[in-house]
Amino acid sequence: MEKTDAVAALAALAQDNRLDVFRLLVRAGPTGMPAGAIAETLGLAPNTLTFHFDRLRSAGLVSARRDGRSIIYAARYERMNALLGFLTENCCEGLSCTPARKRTGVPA
Amino acid sequence: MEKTDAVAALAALAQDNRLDVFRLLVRAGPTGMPAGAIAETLGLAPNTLTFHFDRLRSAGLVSARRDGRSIIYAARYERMNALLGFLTENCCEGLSCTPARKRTGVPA
DNA sequence: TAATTATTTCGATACTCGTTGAAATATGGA
DNA sequence: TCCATATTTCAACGAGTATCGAAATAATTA
Repeated sequence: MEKTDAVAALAALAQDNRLDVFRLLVRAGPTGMPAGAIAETLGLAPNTLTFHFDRLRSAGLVSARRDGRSIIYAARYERMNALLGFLTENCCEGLSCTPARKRTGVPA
Repeated sequence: MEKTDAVAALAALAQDNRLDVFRLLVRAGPTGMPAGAIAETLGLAPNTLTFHFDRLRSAGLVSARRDGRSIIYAARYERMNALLGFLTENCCEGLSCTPARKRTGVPA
């Protein structure tokens, strides 16, 4: 991942509502969630949400596909991991950065 | 780490010059670097740099101490790792998030 | 004390951001 | 076709951001 992409991804996540949206999508799994359900869950206006989706999408953090009248948004895990990779790559270059990254999940 | 802190840290890193500053400090090691040297290395005006230091510092990502006339800034690795922890914690909750986090560094 | 060096503070400016309300577009059903 | 549902587009607004130049502050040296 390039520095430009990292800045874009960081900026996309650096906002309350967007971080909520992304976390919700991450928990929703690969299937994703329709925009309306996200709006209702988080109590956000649909047009506001569109604005945030655009940010997340152009940062490559979420994908969108149409299903009937709904548009389903889903987290792009690879991108998230690329960001983490970039950050750790530039963090722990032979230094005592004490990773201590706890892994509670089930790696694929 | 709280969500508020995560947003603050992400916002602090989500800017070209600040990301440069932080990466430089991370590579400089625990000893840190004087503000002037950072300014020269990155080609930034000292007052602009002060602005960015403030952001990084109030996000808890760097520390500052005085040494003579210079002020030495240093990366706070724990904070960086807390952020990574927060992101992975909220990322891989039993999902196929394919971590693939390569570890090139030397963990403490 | 006066001059020098290192960094910060202040005021101003152009720009971007997040939100809102109203209107537009797309899809599916009667 | 007409209507309802789902989402996006558009224009506008207040608030915050990144940068600059000039002046102020802190620490060292002559």
